[in-house]
Amino acid sequence: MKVSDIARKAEVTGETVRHYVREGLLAPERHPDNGYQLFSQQDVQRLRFIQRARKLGFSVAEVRDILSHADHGDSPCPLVRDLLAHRLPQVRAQINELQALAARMERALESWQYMPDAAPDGHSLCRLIDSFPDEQES
Amino acid sequence: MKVSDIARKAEVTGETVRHYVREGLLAPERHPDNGYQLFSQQDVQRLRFIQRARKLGFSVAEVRDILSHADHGDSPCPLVRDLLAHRLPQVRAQINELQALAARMERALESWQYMPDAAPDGHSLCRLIDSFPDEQES
DNA sequence: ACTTGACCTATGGGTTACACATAGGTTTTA
DNA sequence: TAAAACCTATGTGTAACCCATAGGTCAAGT
Repeated sequence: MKVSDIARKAEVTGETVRHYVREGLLAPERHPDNGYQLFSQQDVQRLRFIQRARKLGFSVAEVRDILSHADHGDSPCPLVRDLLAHRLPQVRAQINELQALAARMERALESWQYMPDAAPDGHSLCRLIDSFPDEQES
Repeated sequence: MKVSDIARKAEVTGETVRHYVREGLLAPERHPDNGYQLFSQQDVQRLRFIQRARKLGFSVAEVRDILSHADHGDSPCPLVRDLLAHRLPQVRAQINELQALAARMERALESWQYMPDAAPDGHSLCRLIDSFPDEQES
């Protein structure tokens, strides 16, 4: 099957398929005559695996490592677990950051309901932002 | 004052300062002899404003637009409010996505405590990931 | 006076995971 | 048989910087 066929089966774009091939996550055969990439049913499974892994937060490079382990007959599971245990706190931290951001945005929108749309006066560009606290850790 | 001076005063890196200059958010004078960038006290205020705006979730391009309005004497406040009101739902959506991701990761780590580190067997690459549901909307 | 270290300049490449545009070859279908 | 639909490889763009390079400048210590 060709690029667009496997793309449809795994519900990704053809560009994504080509990207994974370029990155070495997929290694399709080539049609000897026209150089077209030929994907097997195994490749469909593999591509779906990639998508599931991506949804679990693995980067493309990490998925390549995981697949590489599996291709060598090694169990990638310990690696997978390490990566996941390592990334989970980062995801949690990012959630906290975004929640703090959302809180700042909400606070700003709220407080601005009682503020005028003043033109910049040389001392302040826009009080809406000017009046926001400067120092705060993410 | 020079790049590293203003950088220190606003607690950013020199690279960040140069980046904003390249992007047109800061337009320092130039020392006629050596071409060094010369920043004023106003530029410090401006840079702090930029940082506050960034912390409120505005992109660098958006901040440039805001500053451009202010530089023309127009009140940027309506623009600021629009941008913020527009971005807030996106931030909330991103939080939801990440929370769903964290939940998937937690669920995976949890369920894998009872699963063996099997080597790939041709049918499954890593059950930890293989067994994860395929179809679910973000 | 001179060297050293800290700073400056401009330029270009790297990061992430693709999307998109280009130019041209191939296959399928009407 | 010609057009539509698909393929190829290559290169560029995205966001917001960071880092490396090569070379000029400045302040301070010997």
